[in-house]
Amino acid sequence: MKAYDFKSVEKKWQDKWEDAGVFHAVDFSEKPKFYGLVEFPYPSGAGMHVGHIKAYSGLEVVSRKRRMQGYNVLFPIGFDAYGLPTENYAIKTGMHPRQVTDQNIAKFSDQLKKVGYSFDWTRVVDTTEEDYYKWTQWIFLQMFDHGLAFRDKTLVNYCPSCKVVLSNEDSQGGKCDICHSDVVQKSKDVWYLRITEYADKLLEGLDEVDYLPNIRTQQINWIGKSTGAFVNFPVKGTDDETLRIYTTRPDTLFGVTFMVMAPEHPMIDKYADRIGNMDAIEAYRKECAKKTEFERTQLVKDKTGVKIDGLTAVNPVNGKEVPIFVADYVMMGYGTGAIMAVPAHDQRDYDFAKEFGIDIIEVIKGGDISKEAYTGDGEMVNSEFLNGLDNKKDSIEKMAAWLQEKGLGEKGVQFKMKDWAFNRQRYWGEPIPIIYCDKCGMTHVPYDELPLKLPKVENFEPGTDGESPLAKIPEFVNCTCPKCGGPARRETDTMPQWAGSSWYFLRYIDPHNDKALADMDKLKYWGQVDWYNGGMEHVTRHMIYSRFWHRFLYDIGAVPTKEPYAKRTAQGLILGPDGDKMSKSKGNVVDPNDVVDEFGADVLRTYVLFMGDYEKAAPWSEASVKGCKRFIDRTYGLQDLLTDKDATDYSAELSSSFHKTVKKVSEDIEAMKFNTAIAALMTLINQIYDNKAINGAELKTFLQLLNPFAPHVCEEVWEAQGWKAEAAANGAEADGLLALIPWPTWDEAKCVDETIEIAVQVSGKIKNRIHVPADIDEAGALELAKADEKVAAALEGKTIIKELYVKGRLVNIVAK
RNA sequence: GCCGGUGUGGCGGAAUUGGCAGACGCAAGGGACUUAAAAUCCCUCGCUGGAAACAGCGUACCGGUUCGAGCCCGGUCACCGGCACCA
Repeated sequence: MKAYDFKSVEKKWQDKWEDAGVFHAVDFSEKPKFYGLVEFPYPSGAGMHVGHIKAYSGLEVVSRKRRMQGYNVLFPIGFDAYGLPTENYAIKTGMHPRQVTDQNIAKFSDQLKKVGYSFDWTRVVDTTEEDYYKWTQWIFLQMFDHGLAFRDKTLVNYCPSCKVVLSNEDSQGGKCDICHSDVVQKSKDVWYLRITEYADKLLEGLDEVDYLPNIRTQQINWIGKSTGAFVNFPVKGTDDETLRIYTTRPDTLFGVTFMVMAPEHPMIDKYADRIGNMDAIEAYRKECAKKTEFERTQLVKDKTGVKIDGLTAVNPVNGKEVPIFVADYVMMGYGTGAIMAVPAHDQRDYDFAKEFGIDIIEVIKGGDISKEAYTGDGEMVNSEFLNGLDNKKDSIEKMAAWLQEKGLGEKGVQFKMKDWAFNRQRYWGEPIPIIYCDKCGMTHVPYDELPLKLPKVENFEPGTDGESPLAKIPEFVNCTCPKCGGPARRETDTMPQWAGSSWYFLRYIDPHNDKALADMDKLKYWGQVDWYNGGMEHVTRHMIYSRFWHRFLYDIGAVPTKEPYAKRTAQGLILGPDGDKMSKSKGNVVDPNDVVDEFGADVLRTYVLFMGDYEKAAPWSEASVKGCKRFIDRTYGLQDLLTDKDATDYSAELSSSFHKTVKKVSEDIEAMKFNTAIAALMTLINQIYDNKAINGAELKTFLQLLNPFAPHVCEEVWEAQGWKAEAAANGAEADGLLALIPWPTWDEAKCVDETIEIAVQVSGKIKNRIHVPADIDEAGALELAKADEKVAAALEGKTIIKELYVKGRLVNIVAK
């Protein structure tokens, strides 16, 4: 047999699959459906990364297996092409982002096809195409019309000299990265999507989907729901003002010894003229505004703040007057921006109280508050009507009820998740189709005029004034108001990178529809994504965003299911050969193209799945790639061992091995244990080579099992043996291509050997291994075990206390 | 600090979830073929002692439960990921 020439063979089969259209999903097919989804790539200039290969190869194997099992499979691909890297590359090279994107998509498509993935290339989506982003804009406007998209002022890092908004990274040490002048916190108008309104729905939805536990936990933590109470503290020195706070610990209300407001709290400005030390407070606020998030978290231990002169709070439960402080350990963005401080039972309040010499009153027994705050549970003390109660069991409820009854507060819920800041001052994104009219106010582009096209211009560099590049294009900015027909201006910011990817899985179902984002009957046919695989880095971004959009679309009747993804898994990273994360700067990046050129697509696909546990990170090893290369070559070489080509059943020598391997590979693929599935096939091929013969029935099964992993070599051998023609003659689909030949089945009864080897222990220590009939019973096994020489020697002179037989595994004789 | 995860040969990793630790692959060493190299094939390969049969030890560390623990329980250490003054 000639050596296996993967180069010509792989290309040949990729062309044949495409010509036969074997991977095209069929709408409304009678077969059961399977929708497998992988995260579509951002088509960067660097081309594909081996990480993409690992991410895609997992569901590729599942999808190929499903087709062989008779499913109508939708396994699509597309491109998430809006984004900053493309725009920056375009600015650097003088090319247009459109041109860069088209080039990169062509490159990615070519690379993906060379790996032989069974994507349905007739359903490709590109988020930057007009007939795609038309619907991204449509969804945004639906949210706008339902009050979920809104503008609000918020605090951002701002350089007054450069007139730009800066990220935290660009304003370290409170200095502008560009001009080194002091950065201030400034409130600025920003577009938000009201994702917080969906926080509970996103949380509840997790109960009806099958996500890996760590994915589920991360989402729950990200949403960060807490239950507690809002309490209103009357403020002395004001006109009937109350300071509203949120607490998860209403049980500790009797322990309040001071209050804290965030530096940005509005009450400070409202009563500025009654505050005796406003200068000191202003100075403190300025200090805080200069601090970056980074500095704030670095200084966790050192509590700072200023006491407000002239305002005090009254604890509503006991009428006690307590001081109010301004301190930056309280954030404006969570709860009400003010807290009640209970130093005895909160470490942060404790640190602050120690710093400022404030009283610490214990209300829960169990700790030593002279040393640190006690955050555990216990019996209530110093708490009047709560005394003697268990804080957790009774007093939280009792206090909440009491507050409610007296009208001093009420139960409440808070989330860590914030609303989604949705606009970017950049060119390469979906234009936000909002119009500002002096007469009519804020309105939007009519639905039937979508898409609002991104103007094709030469100059798309961002301005120095923090304005979007689109603001510099009068033909874009100036428009007529759709309501009154008068002159109006367009919103010039664009949507963030995460917009287009929040609904792309719906577009695959009906990619060319110009009446709706997708046809409802097709949406109902395909239903949820059955299995979605991607990276952990998207669990708290893309996964949250897209679940939010999908749930909104469900609520307005645009999609038939609440949750988009029935099942979500994640692959582990591929590290560089040095064990570090792959990065250009470290020079440890492996290019999948090089691997395809040198070893072939089958080897690449097999290796990324064989290299380790699919869900864990593993370093790349060139040497190990060669091991997979040998395996593929040996598969091709099986033809030399073919003896009884027309055999219809497995040979006696290999029968149980084949049944066992069919079972193992079938089950392991479902459990994403690709590494052990491949190992089982390697074990089997070693056994075949030892046996020096394989019959036709066995070779067929071997090729079927390996096909999802290494489809090119399998199709090639299948065809070379003439089974393609044979299958076609028997009416098999798509001209007898292995890709659609039915998946093999196994017979549980034939998975067992006639004799098995079991271990014999004496008092838990292995003494020998004996061969026994597979169907032996306990008495028989014990008898044979005791008859063994070594075992008998070990038992010599001892009394047997206990005898155990674990079926098919071992015998343990406990003796003294 | 909080949440989640991991720790097994020289390396990547297996181990039917309490039942023969180290499957499979790599690397290494020895041999065959070859003028030679590559490729291929055969043998060895957890550690210690021994020529060998064999014996002892061994799944991060300490302890426990059990006839039996990589797996379960209690404690400790290390590393990775996420969140982080969230009241």
